Amino acid sequence: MARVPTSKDVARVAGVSQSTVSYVMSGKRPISERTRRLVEDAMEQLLYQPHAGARALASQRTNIIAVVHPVLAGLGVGGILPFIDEIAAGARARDHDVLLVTADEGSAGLRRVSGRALCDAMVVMEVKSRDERAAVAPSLAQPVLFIGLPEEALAQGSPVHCIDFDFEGGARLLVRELVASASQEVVVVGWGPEVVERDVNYVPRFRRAAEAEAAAAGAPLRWLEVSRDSASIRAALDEVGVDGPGRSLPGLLLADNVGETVSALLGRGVRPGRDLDVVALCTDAEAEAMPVPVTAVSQQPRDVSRHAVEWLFRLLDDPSAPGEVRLVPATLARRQSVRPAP
Amino acid sequence: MARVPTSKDVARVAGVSQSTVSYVMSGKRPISERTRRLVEDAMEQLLYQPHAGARALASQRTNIIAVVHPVLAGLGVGGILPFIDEIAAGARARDHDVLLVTADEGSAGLRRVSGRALCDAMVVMEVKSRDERAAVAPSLAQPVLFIGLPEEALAQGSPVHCIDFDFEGGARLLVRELVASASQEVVVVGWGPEVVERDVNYVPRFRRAAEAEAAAAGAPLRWLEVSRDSASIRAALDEVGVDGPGRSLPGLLLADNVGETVSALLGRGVRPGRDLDVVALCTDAEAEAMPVPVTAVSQQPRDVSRHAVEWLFRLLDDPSAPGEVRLVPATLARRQSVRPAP
DNA sequence: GATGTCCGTCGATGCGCTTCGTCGATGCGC
DNA sequence: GCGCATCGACGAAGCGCATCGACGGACATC
Repeated sequence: MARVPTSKDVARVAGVSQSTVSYVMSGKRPISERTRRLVEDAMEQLLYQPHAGARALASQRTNIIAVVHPVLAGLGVGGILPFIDEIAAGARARDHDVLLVTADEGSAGLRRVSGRALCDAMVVMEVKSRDERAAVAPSLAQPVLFIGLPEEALAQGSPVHCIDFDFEGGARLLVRELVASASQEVVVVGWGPEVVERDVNYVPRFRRAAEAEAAAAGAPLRWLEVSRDSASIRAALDEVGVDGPGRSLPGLLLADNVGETVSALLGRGVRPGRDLDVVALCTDAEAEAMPVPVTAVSQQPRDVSRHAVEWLFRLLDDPSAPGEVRLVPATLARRQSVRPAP
Repeated sequence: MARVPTSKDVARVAGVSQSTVSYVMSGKRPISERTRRLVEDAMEQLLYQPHAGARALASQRTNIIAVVHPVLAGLGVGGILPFIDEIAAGARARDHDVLLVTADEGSAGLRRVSGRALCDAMVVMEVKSRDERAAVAPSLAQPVLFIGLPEEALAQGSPVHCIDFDFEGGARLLVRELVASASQEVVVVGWGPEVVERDVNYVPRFRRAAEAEAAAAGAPLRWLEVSRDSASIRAALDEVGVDGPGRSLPGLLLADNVGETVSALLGRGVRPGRDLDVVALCTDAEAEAMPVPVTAVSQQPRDVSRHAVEWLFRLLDDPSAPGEVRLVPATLARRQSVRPAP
């Protein structure tokens, strides 16, 4: 069996020393054009690939980014795949790989991955409001970036780095859109108890902002926790009296179950944009794929991830940067689910 | 700044040699109870964690499983998160971690991850019918397991290891269920062109088996390619004349867009299980969350993944095992979307 | 009490790479 | 023509761990 070639083999074939091979790869010292050519030819000929473990051992750099992802993925907003996908792409573009860590290990997972030197930096997804990991992160040797806002991060001078979509701003935009139309009342079809119980940080953030905005506008707001099955959705619509066109219907803010709820409305003969106003928090693709395209705020997972990766690599260069919270601004895309203002 | 403790530090604190520390961790040589205690106490005191890179270098084992996942995840059946999730869980249960490799690197990605010794084994997801990666896999130093069946795997004596859900069997069960009911004709709401173009291997497998089964039963079968937006779904229903209850309606086999299509049917006043027969390929959770619970075959991503991980670790012990194709059997769960046989 | 066996521990070596100090060769100024 | 700076390449020393051979002591055997 042919041995895997090492940099020593490359050096021998190229007729140079092994350290020269290393400098060709890293570019950390000047190499003459002639030598570089020799070495690169030898690499190609041998199909050389540097050994990641050896490199990590010698250089203290793994070229790996760890991503801590929720276990019961699929609950919550939109799904986490676009996040991961975008992070992976950003990492690869910078010659890094992605290590997936499941969140069920909790803060012990962070300690493990950090202590074993499995990565150079970490991204933690689906942060909880009270998240033990936020307390552990600053003590680790690698920079950690949270997607979401744990309580710890809100204190002045907190060393935690956080980024997230501006759920507060999104909530305000959506409520404002409803009250600006004919809606006298706002009903939020919110996340189900199974999501709320998980203490996902953006649920209360969204809720508080929505309620504050409604209060400021003098519009009553009802918040419903609706699970992901059609029975719950039907029950919710019954509860707020959306059982057919006719009487004055409340404005609906769909924070979750967007597609299902719109279908349920149409099934009752109630048409968004004609019989009532509907706005949603969802991706643009979802909003446009519906029978009635829905006026919506997109939480833009890809934008958040892209920004996150960029920031993370900056933190790698300057690990001592102070804690900071960054929000990706919300924008509203108007479609056909809201009636023109009276 | 406190240095990260090494096994040498542990040895010093415990008053033993460094090799003894190593043997305590690996258990590859007998250690007295007393010494083990000393070493474990020292580890705890120092919060010692072995350096993954160093370990990989010395032992030729990374304790990492690479998962190659599709880029445009979310297309296709059900989503790939349950797969990844389950693989990650299985890997962690065996003290391994998961490295995420995006499929857009193609076979070069396999070569890179293999050659750099970034993992001990690999799982490749969303295999194409003609998949260059199947040809590369056998030449790698690490075992590779495909989830899905590339053409190469079907040849006698192929060295490729494959596992997948039995889409053929599932297709047969679903078609049989429809023809056993009152349905004179079968209409398949299949994957949209954007999925078909990606040459995902299970689409033709499912289709061929469905067509063969229908032919055997003497029932005409129409196959529609339907995209993931409500306009396409409506167009498809129009095309096959499902515009309201009344005349004799075909049996519907929903291979994709299950929820949306059922909603669309109800919106037209057509009720599965009353006005026509509907069966679907989807998860049990989806099938049950619908307004009318749907008789369905679940592709059981978690079963497939669990089996895959188990097999993969067996391959790690015996890398010379011959190529093999394994299918996870399909089962049909009857619900309320099919009328009783006449 | 001498011999043999086995158990538990130690020291040394090497995995493949990065990096630091060094040194020869080359080109320049005077 | 000589000295000096500069560029480019080299050699050696680790990085932290696993592993192999060796070895010392405890115990049993005759």
